[in-house]
Amino acid sequence: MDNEVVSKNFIEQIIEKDLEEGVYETVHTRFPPEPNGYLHIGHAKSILLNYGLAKKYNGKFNMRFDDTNPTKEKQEYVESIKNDILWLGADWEDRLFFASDYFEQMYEAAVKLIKDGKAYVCDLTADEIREYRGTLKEAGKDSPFRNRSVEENFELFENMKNGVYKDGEKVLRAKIDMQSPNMNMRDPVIYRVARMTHHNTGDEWCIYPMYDFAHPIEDALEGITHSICTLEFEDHRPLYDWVVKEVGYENPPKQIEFAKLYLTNVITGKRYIKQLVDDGVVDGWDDPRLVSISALKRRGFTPESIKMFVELVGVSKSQSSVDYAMLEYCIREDLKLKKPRYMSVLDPIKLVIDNYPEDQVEYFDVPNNQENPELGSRKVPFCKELYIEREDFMEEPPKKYFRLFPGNEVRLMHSYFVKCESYIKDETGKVVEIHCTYDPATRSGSGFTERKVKGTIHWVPAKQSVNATVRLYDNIIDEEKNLNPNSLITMKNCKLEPAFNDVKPGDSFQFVRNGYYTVDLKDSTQEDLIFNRIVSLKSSFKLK
RNA sequence: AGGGCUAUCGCCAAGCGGUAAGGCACAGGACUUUGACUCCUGCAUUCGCUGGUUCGAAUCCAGCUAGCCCUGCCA
Repeated sequence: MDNEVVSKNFIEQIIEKDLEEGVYETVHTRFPPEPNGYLHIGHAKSILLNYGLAKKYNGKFNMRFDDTNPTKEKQEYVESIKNDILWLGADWEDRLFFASDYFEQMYEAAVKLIKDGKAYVCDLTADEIREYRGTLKEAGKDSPFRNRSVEENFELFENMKNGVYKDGEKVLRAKIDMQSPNMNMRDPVIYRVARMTHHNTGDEWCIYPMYDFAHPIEDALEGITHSICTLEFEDHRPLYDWVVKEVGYENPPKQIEFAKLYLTNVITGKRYIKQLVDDGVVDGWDDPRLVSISALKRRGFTPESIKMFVELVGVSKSQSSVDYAMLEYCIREDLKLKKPRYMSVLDPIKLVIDNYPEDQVEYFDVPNNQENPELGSRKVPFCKELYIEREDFMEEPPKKYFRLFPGNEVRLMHSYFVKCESYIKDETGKVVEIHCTYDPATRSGSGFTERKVKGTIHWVPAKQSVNATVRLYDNIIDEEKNLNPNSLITMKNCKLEPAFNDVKPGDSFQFVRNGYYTVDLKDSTQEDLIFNRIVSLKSSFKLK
């Protein structure tokens, strides 16, 4: 279709080499979130990367909940995560899995390790284990329980499983190397005792496997080939490989790490978002100021725009922070040709056409999107009294201002030329009404060419306008990582074209010269239309 | 006795020994019944630094520097 040369990212290079050398015959990826919160834009990168790779190489993509720690996990989160992934368009087909479904196999793997002398039950307390582990610069020392017999370990582990011990009383540890410079290899704990009701397995188990032990097993069991995760797990890869080897899987998966997505001046990260939600700083996980998937959706971002964004950003191993402007570019790009462009007046000021007949109404046929004729057209009523944008009029214009000011003539978009004759101020000095005259010869489409105007402004008929509330969103977070108090501005009594009488929550539009908006999914009612600004337009006119 | 990873334009990011892709942002200009869009044009003699190997180095080697990650019975 297009012949542009798209370079391959480093993961694609690894995959293609593996395929070429026959290391794997197919590609099988997965997205393995822990259901302990809502997904955000950073997860979208991982989801779309894993799903995209599977697609690209005709492989498979699994959905898997990594639910090995019941203390943090909730059913509410698994539902929201599934919804978000579906919305993004990643299709796991019939492959939806739970790590907790493998508890039996994990238990058996642990028993195998014990019987091979590769794991032991340790009675040290959490504090003692920490002490014995040593520090970043000093080697650790062996646990006094490290050399228990296979028989004793097996019996103790059975007891752990059967609920003989209290929470935290004993753990199962991999017997690797307390001297390793890699902390993860200093006899990591692989099973702990915890009496918690699990959202999936209930009270069936009182021992739960640790991530480092569970994850490679989950991958191997599902036939995953490329287990893609983020950079902080690089140090865990030796342990991943150790587990997969000692448990004895053939043709085991390989872990590949990539850099997380960070956005400039935006809080990503479940923990921070959760804090804002819990503190009541924002309305909830889908507050449009956030970059959770549900928030982006409510704000009006499309799955296509997020996919475009993720592809644009690329994949590498260098920690980086992507400019928010890139996300804005993607949503503009996606909506540009797809959505109709209606006129809206956010901050209205009345404009009266003195020489226009009192009760006359004309209907102009206006294309919904000049660049995309498929979106059709609509009739816009025009009459003596209109609203225009307050910033489209100035008493004393600066240089290069070519909108309305006393004596100046502009085009009212899709209708007539209009010339400002006078204006009225209230007692506070605020302009409340502008008076103009129009020239009937300049009617839109009439082919009038005798004179030109520099400016075209948008308008809305006063009587037939629709009232709406518009929310503007700006820089979500300041540099100190605090929520910017100006991140949300609510404008009431905005005036919209009559065409807005029929809109539904979720519909998106371009407001001529005011940006892209979507009707709020949650708060809008037929009486009270609320719009969220998705993104503003670029503007090259800057008032000094 | 520390280990692992990373470093190419303001921000992402290709590049894999043959003489610095692309995108975002930005700046000019053309067009315009949206100051948008579109269209041109410009934007790294240089790849964290210092040496070395080579006819030739962002790419190989050595040493340094900076940033990120690792001392959960979290994932």
